[in-house]
Amino acid sequence: MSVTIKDVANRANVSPSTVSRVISNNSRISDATKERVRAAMAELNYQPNLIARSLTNKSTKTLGLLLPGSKADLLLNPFFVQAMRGISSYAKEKGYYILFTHADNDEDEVEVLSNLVGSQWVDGIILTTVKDNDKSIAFLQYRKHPFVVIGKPDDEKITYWVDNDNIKAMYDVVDLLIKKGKKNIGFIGGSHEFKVTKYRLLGYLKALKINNIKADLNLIYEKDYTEEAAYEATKEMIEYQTPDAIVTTDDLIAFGVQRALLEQGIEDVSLVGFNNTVISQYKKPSISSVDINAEKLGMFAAKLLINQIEDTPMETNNYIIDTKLIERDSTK
Amino acid sequence: MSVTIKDVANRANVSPSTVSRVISNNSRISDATKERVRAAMAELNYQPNLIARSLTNKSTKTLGLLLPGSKADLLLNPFFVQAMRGISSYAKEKGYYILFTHADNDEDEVEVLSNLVGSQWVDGIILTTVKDNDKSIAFLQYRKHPFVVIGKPDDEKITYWVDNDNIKAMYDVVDLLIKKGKKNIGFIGGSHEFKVTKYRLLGYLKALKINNIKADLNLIYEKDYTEEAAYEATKEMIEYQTPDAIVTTDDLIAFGVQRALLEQGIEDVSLVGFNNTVISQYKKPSISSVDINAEKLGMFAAKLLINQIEDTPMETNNYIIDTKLIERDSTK
DNA sequence: ATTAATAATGCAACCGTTTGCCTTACAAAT
DNA sequence: ATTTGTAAGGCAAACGGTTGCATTATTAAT
Repeated sequence: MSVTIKDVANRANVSPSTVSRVISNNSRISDATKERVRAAMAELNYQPNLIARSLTNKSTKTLGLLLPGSKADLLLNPFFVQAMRGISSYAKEKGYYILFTHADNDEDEVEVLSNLVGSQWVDGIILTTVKDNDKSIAFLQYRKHPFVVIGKPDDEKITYWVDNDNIKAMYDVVDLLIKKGKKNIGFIGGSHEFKVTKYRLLGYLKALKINNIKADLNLIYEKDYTEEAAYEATKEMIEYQTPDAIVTTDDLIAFGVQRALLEQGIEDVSLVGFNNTVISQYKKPSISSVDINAEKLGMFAAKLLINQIEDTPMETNNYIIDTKLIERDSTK
Repeated sequence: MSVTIKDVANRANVSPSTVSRVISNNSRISDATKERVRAAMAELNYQPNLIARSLTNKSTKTLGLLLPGSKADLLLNPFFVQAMRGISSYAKEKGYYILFTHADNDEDEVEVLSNLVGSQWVDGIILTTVKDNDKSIAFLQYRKHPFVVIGKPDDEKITYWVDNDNIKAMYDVVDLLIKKGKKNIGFIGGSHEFKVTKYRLLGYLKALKINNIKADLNLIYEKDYTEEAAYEATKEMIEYQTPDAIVTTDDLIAFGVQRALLEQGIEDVSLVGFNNTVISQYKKPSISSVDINAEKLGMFAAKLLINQIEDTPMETNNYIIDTKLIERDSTK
């Protein structure tokens, strides 16, 4: 049996309510009593039972984090771990815990959310991916449960979200390549299902357009977020035409592209990845990559959610996190 | 306001206790009443409040997962993510949630644990690394709080743990290399602080001994778990003597080794990593690596912990998870 | 018809907090 | 001396469940 507020009360010769008020530093308790109670708490090594507190407060000070079920490979992507770091750091600072769950597959996702929300375990939820017509978002909106998403949702106005400016990030990359004299630029992205793919593709198209280059559908691929799929896509693309640069939506994809290129002995194709993973810098040649600042994305997601939960006035419902192209040998 | 057990009771014209007994499928309730209550639950879309339930049951059905604070690079190691997958899967199957925390640094770790245990948020705790003389383990033992560690603890008898047989895993690797004719085999490991480094080193030494090869301290390095540290260590080692094989305790380390070797134009040195990361197979040359089955480690850790919490009789307090050397070009 | 046994359900206390309101004690004002 | 005001702290209900025990209804046994 652990020590409760009553034990402290007995020890300090006051009522439980007084102890509670000392904990919250209520001004109705005299300094003398406060001292006495605090001493008792220290002697007994008292720590409040957060479960009991949650029950009365109707708040658990816990954030739910849902990792996507489909595309298990996403877990190999350091993005999630880094985002979790950011979330965890900010949450810890604000006294929140993180409850972590994963869905087994797409259909399961709403089920998992439903349990999480229904059980009243969490004060708010962080979604780490966004799809077109996202069922999870729809569900949380319907249940009016606080949440935030990492990625740009359909409804940019009412949902709370953080994201990079993916259009601009890719636009800048492609524009830079064009300025460097590249004309035939291929695009190999992950599944179109994810919004992030879509926006990066838009940035790609925009850069071509502004520079008066006609997009060539044979140079555009959207497959899975795997090294293998990218490898295959590249081989297919090359069969049609070898571009003078290839942009991708993920380092893992870039790795596949590079492998295909090297295998064919093709050397002068520029290559750019996303997420700036540790490995990209050690590749031969090292691969330029866009750093999306995943940890910062996580931090601001947590911030947005906690503010929302605590009804802190906010001037915005979203944050755009800066990206940065790290240039390496693959674009030299 | 969400729907409570009382709402269901009213709707079904029974008392709250009856509803509670229907939920737990208590045999004292007649089938007819059960049906009626279940119908009411369905109509009202009732979901039990787990906080309230936790308070009476003195069990939260939540597992605490502590990620190490020091060596942030560990987070770049897919081991943790994979282990989390395994933990999460098993926990989900058994109806447990995962509360996820990290320490900011080594000293912080006990502090974090103390809060977690004291607040009574979690029924048990999973530690993902083990050190010599581990403070966290000592603390949890002192508090008599259920926990399990991934890695072999000092006290193998009383602590619950899962691990690979790291001595054997490395022994097999080195023995194989020797059988292939290698004689000067270097060892580059992560920080000695972690037990895993120690055991793999022991396996290395054992294999040398059994094959009557004298260990050469100039061929043994223990640095950080980073690519960079490994790169430096390799350069240093080569300056002294170029071995004909190098074994490492992590793929990330192997990557650093490979980079140093390639840079010096050294080609015929065998190389082995640990953890079988996705990238190792795409390196040039591809790197042989020991698959430690991190997901399985996580699953069994969760299993051991949940059994312990639920007082399920167990025949063992630990599991040894099999490892497997995946041979690639770097050992051909 | 009365009693005993059993089945089905309700009552109320409890888990460890928080908080609205009441009580007490004392000082100041009339 | 009585009223009024204020400061300090206690009482008890509430949060949403669970569970030991009591109660009632029903059936079986005498």
